[in-house]
Amino acid sequence: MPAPALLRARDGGSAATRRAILAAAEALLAQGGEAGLSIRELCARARVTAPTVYHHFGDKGALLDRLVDACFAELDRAFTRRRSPADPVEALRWGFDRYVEYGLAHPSHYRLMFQRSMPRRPTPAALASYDRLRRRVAAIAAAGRLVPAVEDATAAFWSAVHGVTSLLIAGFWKSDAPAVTLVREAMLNQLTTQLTS
Amino acid sequence: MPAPALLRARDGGSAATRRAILAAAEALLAQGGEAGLSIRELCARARVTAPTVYHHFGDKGALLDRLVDACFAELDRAFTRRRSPADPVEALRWGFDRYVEYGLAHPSHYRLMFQRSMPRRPTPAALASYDRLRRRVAAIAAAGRLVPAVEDATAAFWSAVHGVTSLLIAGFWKSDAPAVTLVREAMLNQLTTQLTS
DNA sequence: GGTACTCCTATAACGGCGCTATAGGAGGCC
DNA sequence: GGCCTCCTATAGCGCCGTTATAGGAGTACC
Repeated sequence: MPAPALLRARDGGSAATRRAILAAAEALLAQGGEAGLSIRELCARARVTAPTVYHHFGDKGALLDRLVDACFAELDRAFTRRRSPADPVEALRWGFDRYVEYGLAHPSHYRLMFQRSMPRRPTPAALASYDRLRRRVAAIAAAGRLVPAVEDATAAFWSAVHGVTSLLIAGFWKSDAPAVTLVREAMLNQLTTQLTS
Repeated sequence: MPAPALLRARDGGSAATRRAILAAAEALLAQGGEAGLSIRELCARARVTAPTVYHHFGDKGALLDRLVDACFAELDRAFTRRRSPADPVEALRWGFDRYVEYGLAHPSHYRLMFQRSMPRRPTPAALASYDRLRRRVAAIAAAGRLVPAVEDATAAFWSAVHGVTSLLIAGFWKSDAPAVTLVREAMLNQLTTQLTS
């Protein structure tokens, strides 16, 4: 069946264009934040004209959605690249640090993910990322060491780590400030029980 | 000395213009968020032309700074309007709830205060607001019931309440969700000691 | 081989934005 | 009267996101 191959060849060319656009968008975002990401500058970088961008992504908001999806995938990779501790509580503590680490390493990306100037519904990748955290919390519950309900504990933990990361990125204190540890341990102490065996 | 009076009369007219501009900006912000706040629309509302705005405020960023200052003053009023509990730990818990309350009541304002699309240095009113929280925490330390250092406890507490408020505003969960209480009590338990007398 | 048909991309423009160069009116000071 | 300073308006620049229009390239059928 050569037809699908040819189709794929065409789609491949189109997909390459899409990838070039997304790559240029990512570069502009990393360089100048959301404000520095203009369609016109992006077109110049990707060697593409505006209608091409709009043909592939619809509008700027949808393009940013795709970019945000890529960012969440990268965030997930921060958790899967290295093996997390076996103990579920330790794994949650470890996840807190990886999350903060990602935010500090990619501040412009993090801001786009959570503080879009034009707020949007969460993208699928965002929900998947949230679900990953929920599973980590559920593992603690499965071990009989989670105090509140899984859903509530997940929401509380995420809001705490998000608050820390936001203010770290805003430059309000240094990444090794004791406040970071204070928030992390406060949440772990509140949500989980120590091993009593 | 009639001269000062006349000067004040003139300045009064000018100050009225400033107030009209800020009022129109606040109205537009409340209506359409930061994205809906354009100088041109603002000029139409305030019955003023663009150069007048730039004469009084410099540029849009500085105008928003003044608006943010007014928002922080309003936030402070949320704490001073009602009397806070006498017990310093209870007062901090009470402050947590007032803070979240303000964010939910003025989501567009809160977003402007902490999530400007073009990030800025904290305004004087923002620093004053932070200082107010620090004093609340210091009162706990003065009562011998604060575990960490005042500065660290303040930063940790603020980041926690900011995280909760941000995600509440983003619509991620309902305001009466148990997660809000979980974060609040986690921080209070971590930062303070119970009365042991 | 010719011819419709579908994808993809480019030219050129529209309306709106933040901002400003320039200038003029209104009152205080001599 | 003339001068000077403060405040405001006219008109325009350069940028933005977006799109109406149209043309080129590969596919399918005759």
